[in-house]
Amino acid sequence: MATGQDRCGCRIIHLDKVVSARETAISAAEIEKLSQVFKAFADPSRLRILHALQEEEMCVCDLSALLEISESAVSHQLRLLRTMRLVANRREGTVLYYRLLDRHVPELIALALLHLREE
Amino acid sequence: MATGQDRCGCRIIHLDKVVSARETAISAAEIEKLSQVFKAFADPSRLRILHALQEEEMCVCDLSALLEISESAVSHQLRLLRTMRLVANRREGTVLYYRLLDRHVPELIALALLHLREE
DNA sequence: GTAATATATGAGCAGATACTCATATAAAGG
DNA sequence: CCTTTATATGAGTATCTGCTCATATATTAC
Repeated sequence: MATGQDRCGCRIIHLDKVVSARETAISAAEIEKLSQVFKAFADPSRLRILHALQEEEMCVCDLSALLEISESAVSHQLRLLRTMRLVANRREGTVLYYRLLDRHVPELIALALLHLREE
Repeated sequence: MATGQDRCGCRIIHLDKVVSARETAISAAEIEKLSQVFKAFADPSRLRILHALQEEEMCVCDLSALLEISESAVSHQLRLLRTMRLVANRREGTVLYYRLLDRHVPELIALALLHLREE
C-alpha cells in the first residue's frame, strides 16, 4: 500500500489523519457504485420521473407529457434507471407501466429535499 | 400552463395520472437544486472527500494523499463542495482545514450505502 | 523586503452525458 | 398478412465535467 510520500510532490502534513481515514474509508468498488447511485438522481429529468413514480405507476408517453420532453428521451432515461434497478416495468398490451423498484428512492429524495429546505 | 396535448405528437394515455402527477410535482427550481445536490455526491473523488471529513477535519494535502490525486484536483472539488455549502474551511497559518458543514451529508451517504448493501 | 509553503484559480482538453433523429421491435386490430 | 400504436435503441452531437498544467494568492520565516 502506498503511503503517499513515495509519489511526486505529494506531501502529507498529518500522517495520522490520513492513516485513520484510510482505515474507515469505503472500498473503491463501493465508492464507484455509490457514485453511480447518486448519478442516477443527479439529473432533473430522472428526478422528476422518480418522484412521479412515487405516487403511481406511469407509462412512457404520460411521463413524456408530464416532463414535456420527447418519449425517446424518457425511454433513454428509463433504461438507465432500469439498469440501475431503480425502476421496473410491466407490460399491458403495447403499453409499458413503470414503477419504483426500491423503497430507498423516496427516502433519498425526501432527505435531500429536507436538506435543501433547511438552508 | 401547457396540457401537453398542444405539442407535436405528444400523446397522453392517462390524462388523470398526468394531472395528478403535476399537482404533487416538485417545482422546477427545487428540482434543479435537488439535482445539483445529488450531483455533488455523484463523483468518486467528492464522495471520498465527504466521507473522510465525516471523521475529522482535514487539509488539502492530506486529502490529496488519501485519494492519491493531485492537490489541484482536490482543491477544485473542494471549491465545488464549498459553493454547494457542503463543506467549510478554517485557516491555521498557511493550512486550510476543511470540515463538513451539513449534518445531512453523512445521512445521505449512509442511506445510499444501505440501499447498495441490500441488493 | 525575499523565499518557501499551502492552497486557489483559470485555461484547456479528453471523456462522459442528455438529448435528437432515424430506425427497430413488440403487441393488437384489421 | 399489413397497419397502427407504444416503446426501445443506435448513432450522432452539443454541452458538461473532472482532470492537468501553469500561474496567482496568502501566510510564515528569514
